[in-house]
Amino acid sequence: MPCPIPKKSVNAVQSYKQIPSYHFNDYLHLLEDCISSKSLTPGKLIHQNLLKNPNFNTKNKSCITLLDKLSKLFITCSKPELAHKTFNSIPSPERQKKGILWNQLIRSYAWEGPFENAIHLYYEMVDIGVKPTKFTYPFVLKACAALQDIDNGVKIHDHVKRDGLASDVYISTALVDLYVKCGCLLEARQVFDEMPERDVVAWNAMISGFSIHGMYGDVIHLLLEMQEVGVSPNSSTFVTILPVIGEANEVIAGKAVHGLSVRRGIDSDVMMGTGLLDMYGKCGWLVYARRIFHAMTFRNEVTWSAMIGACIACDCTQEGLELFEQMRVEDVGSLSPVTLATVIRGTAKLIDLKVGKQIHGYTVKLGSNLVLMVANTLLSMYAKCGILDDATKFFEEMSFKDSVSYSALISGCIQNGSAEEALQIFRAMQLSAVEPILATMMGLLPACSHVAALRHGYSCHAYSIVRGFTADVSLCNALIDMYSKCGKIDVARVVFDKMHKKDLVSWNAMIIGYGIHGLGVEAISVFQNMQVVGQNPDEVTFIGLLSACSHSGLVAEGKHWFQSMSQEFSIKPRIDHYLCIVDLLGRNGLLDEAFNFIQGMPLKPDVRIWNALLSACRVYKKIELVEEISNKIQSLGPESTGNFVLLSNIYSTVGRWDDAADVRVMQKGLGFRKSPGSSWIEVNGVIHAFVGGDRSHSQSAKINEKLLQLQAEMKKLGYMAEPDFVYQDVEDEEKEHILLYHSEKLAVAFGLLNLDEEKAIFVTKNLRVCGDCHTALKFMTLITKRQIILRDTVRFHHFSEGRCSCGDFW
DNA sequence: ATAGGGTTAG
Repeated sequence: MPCPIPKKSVNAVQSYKQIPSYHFNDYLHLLEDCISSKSLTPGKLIHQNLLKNPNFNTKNKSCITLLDKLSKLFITCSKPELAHKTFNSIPSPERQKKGILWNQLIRSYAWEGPFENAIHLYYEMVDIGVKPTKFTYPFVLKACAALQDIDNGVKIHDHVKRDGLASDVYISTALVDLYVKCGCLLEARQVFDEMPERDVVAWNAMISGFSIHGMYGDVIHLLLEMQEVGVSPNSSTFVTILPVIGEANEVIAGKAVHGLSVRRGIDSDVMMGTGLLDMYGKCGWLVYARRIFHAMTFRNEVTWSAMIGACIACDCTQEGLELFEQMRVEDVGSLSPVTLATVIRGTAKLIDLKVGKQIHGYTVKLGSNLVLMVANTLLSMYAKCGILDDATKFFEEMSFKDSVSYSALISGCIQNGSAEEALQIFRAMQLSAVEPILATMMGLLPACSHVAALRHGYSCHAYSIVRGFTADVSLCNALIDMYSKCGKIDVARVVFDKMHKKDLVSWNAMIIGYGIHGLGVEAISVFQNMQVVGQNPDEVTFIGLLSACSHSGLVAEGKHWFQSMSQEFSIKPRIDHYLCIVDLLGRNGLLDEAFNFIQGMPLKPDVRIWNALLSACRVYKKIELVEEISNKIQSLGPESTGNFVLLSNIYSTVGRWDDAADVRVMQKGLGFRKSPGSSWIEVNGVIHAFVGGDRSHSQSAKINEKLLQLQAEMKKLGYMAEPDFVYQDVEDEEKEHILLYHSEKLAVAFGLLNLDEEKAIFVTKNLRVCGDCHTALKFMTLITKRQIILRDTVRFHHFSEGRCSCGDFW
């Protein structure tokens, strides 16, 4: 009986639920048609019928042929698991003969996944004695690469060598790719170098290895080398190298690639165009990015996303958000987490909480559960917009948190000035066994800097070395900052010198570090070295340099660099730079010159400028200027006189206690609170903090006793309390009492009681050091023969043998 | 090809 199904139209199979059960040959013809037309459904039907067929027997040769064909069909239709199941129903001795089918199955898994199955299948095949061939290895290696399974990869590499297949181009290329994906660049390079011949794909695999690690120099080197040996890069080469070019900010190289792609007519290909506009965006050339974007005839979601990212990178964030609106109108399709993350980053940058919340709502509406990446970006957005409470709440409600989530919150804390909270979150992170990453250190190190937690800082440094983070320029910059703020300026310098690559921030951090330590000469020397290596300074550099001169009494140098800043470097001084000069003149007693300088400023002097001069007047007891400055400040209007602390201090300085008191009453009424002066000290890795008059510490009694004892000895040496530094109208005796329990003195006393004799006492203060304390600490070093280091908001004071490194220009 | 976390001053 002939088969009733017309061979040409396999789709017709579906209308025949019953196929005669005995014509295996007809099945075979049908299946071959299915394979050539990739028709899955009829194949499945045939499979079912075959299993129901009473004549079906796996010992029967034609049955085995049918199972073989079915497996092939399922492979052709990208259904590896189905094919695998079918293949397994063939008895083992028969399967042993089907080497090609094994290879095809492995290949199918290597493309479709699950990748583990490709590897399992490979070992199974080897176990039952089927010999792997050059059609097996590339695919099983591809699976290893996808899983970053280096152990199996290395094992299989050995098999390749054993089988004498190491010179095969496809296998070697797969090996290069495997090692690249597993981060083993040296091994990849070795395989690559040993290849007898290399095609574009091999070169691309090697190049992508260097691209992943952002090794711009090596990428360009390989690109030139491949052309030298006559292999021409293709579009995939370009797409691979463009992100590295962008990251390295090498717009000239980027333009060269752009030019080549235009000549080949592939510049408006989606991938190429997207890669190009992304590169221009990263290099800050938004005009070019826009031009490419508009010239592209076809754009996909990635194109839009890259363009929005380019706008954000080039500080045209608003334009980016408008593009997002347009993208939704044009309905590019569903929005991927990457796009959403990009847009949320934009709202964070604009500190546009309203739009940020809108998008938050939108993402909730879009997807049932928030993707981790999007959730992390939202978390960071809330933190950057300054609402730490919402960020914390959001964090706590996240069902799954990873290292990035913790890092975002830690950075959020420090961005909002809560260093202690940042350290607390880190402790929680460790308790939850979440692995710290580079970004965690980037949040943690500024927290250590802020509270001068040297022990934590050391731990961060050690951990960073172990994890290889110290290759990162930004991380080293954070280390330089941490060490200099924790009083270890020499260690900061070691980190700086060891860096194989430095950026502008590295130089600035080092200059600033020397500045706060009063090492102006060293700061200037670093500044000059910076020019030798061709690094251009920016406005931050000059703030560091000028304040370094100011802290070190280098008046002439400071004036000189201020001049050259605009004349040689074409950097327009900002108000902060003028402030540095006022500070420089004032600290060094040149009060009239400072006053004239302010009068001649092209910018309107703000309250900070007058305050700097005012502090100088206080130090040099130049009372006649004080009243005039006070009037100047008041003439600035209410928003400046809103600085109550300052105003109140001005009145106290000139003895107008009633006015001072009035200001404080007004301040209370408006709900302003002066941040209390507090000081802290690290002992055995624990931070102990004190505020003025603090009696809450467990060792309070001992501390008080120590201070009274010190006071008595200081008086014998000629110390006199300076009641001018108490801005309250109380009796001098009362003032002396207040002064004795200032927070910095409490912290020093605590240090004396608890630190080993050879150790310097290192205290940090959240405000400028008080003048009386400054004097008192000098006396204390004489009495105790100890070194005392005090870090205030602007600089370090190293006290020893009755002197201070600041030369008393505190 | 796009992507979550991040450094210097005030």
